[in-house]
Amino acid sequence: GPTWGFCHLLCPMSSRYSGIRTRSGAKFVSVRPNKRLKIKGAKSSRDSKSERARLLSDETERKVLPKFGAIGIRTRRAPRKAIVNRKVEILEPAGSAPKRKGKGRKTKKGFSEKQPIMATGRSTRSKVSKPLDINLFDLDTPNPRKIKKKLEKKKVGKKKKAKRGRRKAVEESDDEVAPPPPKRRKRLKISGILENIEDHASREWSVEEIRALLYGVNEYGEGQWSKILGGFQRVLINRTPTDLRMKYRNLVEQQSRDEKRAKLIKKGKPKPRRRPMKWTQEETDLLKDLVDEYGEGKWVKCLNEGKDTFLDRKPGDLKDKWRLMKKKGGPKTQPPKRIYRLLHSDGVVFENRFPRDAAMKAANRGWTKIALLDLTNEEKIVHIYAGMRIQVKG
DNA sequence: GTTAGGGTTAGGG
DNA sequence: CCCTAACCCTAAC
Repeated sequence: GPTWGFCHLLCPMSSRYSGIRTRSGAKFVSVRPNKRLKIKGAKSSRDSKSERARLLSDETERKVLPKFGAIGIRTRRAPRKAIVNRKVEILEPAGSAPKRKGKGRKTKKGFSEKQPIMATGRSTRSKVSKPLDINLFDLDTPNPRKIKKKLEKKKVGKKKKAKRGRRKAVEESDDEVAPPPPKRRKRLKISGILENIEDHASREWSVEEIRALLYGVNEYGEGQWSKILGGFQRVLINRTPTDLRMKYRNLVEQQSRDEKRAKLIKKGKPKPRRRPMKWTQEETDLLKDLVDEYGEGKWVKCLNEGKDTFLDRKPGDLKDKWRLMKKKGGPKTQPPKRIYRLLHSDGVVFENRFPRDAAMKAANRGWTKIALLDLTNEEKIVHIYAGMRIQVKG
């Protein structure tokens, strides 16, 4: 049978990592074998990747881990990049395909005139969203503000060309062909063991997927996420109904934001920028203390705690200031200490700073199921199965 | 509603 | 004119 390596990718225990709903109803965080996992018979890394996919197929899953049901795998996160800025070749839909002329910006006129992308079916939400008037051929058109800026830039000159080039490389989603390694997101490292946390991160929606989603909503109706998933399963790989719902809502909201902004710009009233306000020493000191106390990324919390000291700041301002302080070799803080408590159904309990070590110990003792409780964030309970799989409870 | 990270701009040197 | 601190935008959750 297949050999399973020890997967020490651990759940980051953060709500931003959504789980995958499996057939059995269990909710798993994305599970992906450790990079070093060797697959028997695999010759290259690509082989090993498709082999992994095969191993993780439903059938194998049933054989190997019958009680867990199917487990989804997610691909690694693509670099975060606004879809509106992407330059992608979009496949024309059968029939009503408008031809693009030359290299200019894509025109607003497309098939969506005849076939507006809109919700037609019964919705699970109380309100059906306003028809989403997104022209699929226009997906790489920047929002109005950006168009305006770009026009201005063209006049000004080519000052920032170097910077542009750097962010040009956007990969197309390409299922089995190993993509070039995306730029990794920097994350707070809790320990070397958790380095690979980012491998759990979700995946940016490709234009094809968005198209499928919009077609799907048009065809099956908003709210029919499972049907859409079924209808476009070749495109919407490893997406859940919840993913679809959230993405669609995002698209709707994004459109309304863009419209608002376009109106303001038309009136010549773009949203004014706040006047830059120098950070005082008191603010900086307090921010350091607060981050020491709560760790990075708790900006609203920090802001509330320091509302008497902070001037007119927003959470993002704190984040930016902290980023700057770090960049300038400012105060170094330790990440908050995480302690993981492992519980066995027999009542055996022990704590360990390193979840992987804990899981290994548990595995060596023959535990097949343990609960892992992150004491720094008590409401999140994680299950590890056989040291390989992590299940988020709830 | 919040956050990360890329992007933009005001204003000082 | 250039640099960068402060601010903005967007996608994801």
